[in-house]
Amino acid sequence: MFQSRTNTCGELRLSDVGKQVTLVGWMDNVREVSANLVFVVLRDFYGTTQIVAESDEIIHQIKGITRESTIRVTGVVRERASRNPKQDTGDIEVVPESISVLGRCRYNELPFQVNRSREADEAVRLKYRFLDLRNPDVKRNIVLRCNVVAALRASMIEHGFLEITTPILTASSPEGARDYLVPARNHPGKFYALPQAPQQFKQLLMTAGFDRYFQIAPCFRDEDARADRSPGEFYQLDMEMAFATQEDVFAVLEDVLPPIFAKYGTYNRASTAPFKRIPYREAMEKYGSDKPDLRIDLTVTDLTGVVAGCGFEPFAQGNAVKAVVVSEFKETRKFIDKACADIEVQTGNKMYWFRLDENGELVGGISKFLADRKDAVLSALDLKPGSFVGLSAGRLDAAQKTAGAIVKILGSRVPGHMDREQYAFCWIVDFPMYEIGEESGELEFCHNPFSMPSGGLAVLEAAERGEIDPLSITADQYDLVCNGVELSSGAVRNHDPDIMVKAFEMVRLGEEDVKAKFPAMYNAFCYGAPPHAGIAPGVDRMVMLLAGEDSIREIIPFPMNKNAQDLMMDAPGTVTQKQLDELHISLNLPEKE
RNA sequence: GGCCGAGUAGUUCAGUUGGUUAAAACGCUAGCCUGUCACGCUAGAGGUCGAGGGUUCGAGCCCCUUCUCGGUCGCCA
Repeated sequence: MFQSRTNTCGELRLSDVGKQVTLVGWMDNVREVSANLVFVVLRDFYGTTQIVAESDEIIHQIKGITRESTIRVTGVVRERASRNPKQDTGDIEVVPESISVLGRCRYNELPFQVNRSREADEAVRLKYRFLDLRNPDVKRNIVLRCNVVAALRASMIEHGFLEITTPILTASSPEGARDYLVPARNHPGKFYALPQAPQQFKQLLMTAGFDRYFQIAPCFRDEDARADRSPGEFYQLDMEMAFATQEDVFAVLEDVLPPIFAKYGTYNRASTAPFKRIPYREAMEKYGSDKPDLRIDLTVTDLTGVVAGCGFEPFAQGNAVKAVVVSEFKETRKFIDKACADIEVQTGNKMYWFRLDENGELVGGISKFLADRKDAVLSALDLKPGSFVGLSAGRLDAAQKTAGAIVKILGSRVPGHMDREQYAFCWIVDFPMYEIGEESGELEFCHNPFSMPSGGLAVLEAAERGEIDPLSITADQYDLVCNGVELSSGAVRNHDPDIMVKAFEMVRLGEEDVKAKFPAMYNAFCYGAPPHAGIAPGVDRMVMLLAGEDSIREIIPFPMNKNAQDLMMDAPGTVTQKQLDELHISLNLPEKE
């Protein structure tokens, strides 16, 4: 019969000396100092407490218990003969009168040592995640996640938002990712979809008269993983506000996020309101990225005109040329070669380079091609002796993107160009509404079609009359970026059926297509909708930033692997023929060789 | 789907130009040790070198195929 504990393993102090206590936990470590002196480290969620065994009976019993078994220890608290200041409970120890095994660990060799599980192969960690999570270093990230979610929830409620849950089994949302489908037993041949985001529901809530909605919302997308992107499922702090502008949304997050980042983050410094606003085109031109890391002080300069006709082949053919100046550069040739290789791997494009040495001479890399226009280069880049210049060339978007990689790689590696220990937020605003599609060669939506075009109907009609270039139309759409990580996108939504139809007509679609894509929303908006705006910061990404982890799996309790498999539960798995029959599903599997 | 990297003891990994019995640390087992706290010392067990094929007198190492894992691009608010 299990008897409860009197204390946790993180609790006892000098003031408890002399008390009779019962502790429970996992047998973490055993140190046999001699035949009649054995120390046991007992670990529970709250900490560790040292148990000291001195009697033959207890020592014999302990030697028979495998590590990681759960045990109960009843005994008396005593001051340690030699204290350990590194440990919260390091002043005391418990002298056991009785020990009993609650749950025996049947294996004396584990898949990995619990206290060193982070060094183990990740697939093994995920398969034995219940052991991995016993490691306090691993567990800490999950506790952090709980605290952050609780703080987000509390702050949103304080700001007048209602948490409203939306369906998990629903219809596909028009967001562009592949859906997870769930067969509908009572409707042969039909399927539910798991929501990619609660997008339509939150807009319907606005239409229904709820003023401020939020939800820690599970989202499902059947797309491939990345280090910072979990496959399958993830969580968003989804929010939406009625009768609100872009600035209203910004104000809420600028109020909610910085205190939570400063309190729970690895760094205790976070941007304060207002966050810097950077138009999309400026971000691409100045930072080479739509998710700039503002902790880095490097920026991109256009050199296209200056280097035209210099004879270096990649700079010819109407290619755009971008330059990144790194002042006070003292790195080695080996460093430069490594940076070149990493940039090429990351972007598929080359970094070219030269330096202005301490004597004011152009040296290294492609410097010989620029000798005839040294003054123009120096003045265009405002170049000081001792500087390194990284260059990219190609089509405008490729040159920008490569320059962005140069900024991030050199900025983070060359000392003195990154103020690392902070959370630097910015808003990327004024995203283009339309683009010319790669394949079609015709006008297409750039991002999602439910954002409001800036300027509304009048702008679309002006474009229709040929008075303005449709490519110049921006959307009231925005991204929230922190330390080079895209946390979220949001938008002022298009709540007006007339503007929706007109926006679709721009890309050769019409009212029927709007109805087909957002049937419920379009219908609801025809009954009087409020202007509304919202955003949905990724919870996993935020926790990852706060924990200082590079892998999203470190902050998810039970993560899937890169191939969207749960190795612990063995999902996805096969099902019985009976289950398939009930769902009217027959398999048509690819042939295996 | 493309590209890059990895796969050797329970775990982390070394392994030189292809050459004797595949090395080490942690863990495990046994023994010693009266204040450890990553305890220490001694000894021991533990290997399909991811799998299959090839080259060779001889392959952990070279070649081909394949599987698995990770990163990245495509994809993805």
